[in-house]
Amino acid sequence: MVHLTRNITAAQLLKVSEVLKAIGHPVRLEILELLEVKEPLTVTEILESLQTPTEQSMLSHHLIKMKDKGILKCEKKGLHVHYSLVDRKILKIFDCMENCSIF
Amino acid sequence: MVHLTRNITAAQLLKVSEVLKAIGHPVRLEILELLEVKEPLTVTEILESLQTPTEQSMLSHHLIKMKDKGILKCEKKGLHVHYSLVDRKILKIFDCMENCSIF
DNA sequence: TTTAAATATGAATATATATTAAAATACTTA
DNA sequence: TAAGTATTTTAATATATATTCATATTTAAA
Repeated sequence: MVHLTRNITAAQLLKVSEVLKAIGHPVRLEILELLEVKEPLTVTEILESLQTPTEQSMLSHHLIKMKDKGILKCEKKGLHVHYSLVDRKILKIFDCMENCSIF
Repeated sequence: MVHLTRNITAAQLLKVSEVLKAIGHPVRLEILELLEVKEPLTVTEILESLQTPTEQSMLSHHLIKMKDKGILKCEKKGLHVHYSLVDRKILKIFDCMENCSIF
């Protein structure tokens, strides 16, 4: 019987899994990649910058999902909504993946 | 129009998203947590060590999914199958999540 | 004050993933 | 070689997530 050292609770594991799922989508990852370079970005700017052709409505769904999970935040300024990262340390995910030779 | 610095290809983003989805499940995260402490572990050992009550068959599904995505590897020794991490650097995910105050 | 632009919402559908249960396989030992 | 244990496989079903499309909302500008 193995004894855990980190001792992460079931609730915490659930939270982590939700965040990973929220990030685990090619378009959502690309959104993070864009926000790494420039922050904040409006929905329109993100839409224009995405490599993957994406419908405006789909993009909105993606952004809201990441906002709901506490990864993104937004601020409305006139017609535009400016999205930014809640915590840039989330970008370490890319380094983590790269270090594991996942890409 | 934002220009990406990391320049991750669409195929790489897809691969990363698949790995994140493979990890993004509370039980699968707990399996990683167990393997951080002791490696390799047999299916039986994992089954007995999991906090979350899990069916043996369900555990097998989880293990195979992570193996398929290149996160785990296994070796059969007699009756038992020994699972271990392909790259322990994947465990940095936990640090990444903790640093972002996700738990 | 109507129109246009930017974004969000909601509902319907499609697709993917998780779960369960039963059976199959593989190896070990009696 | 029969029986038992460990694990995988398969198929059925349940649930969750993604996608699409049409419409709503908000704000700004003509």
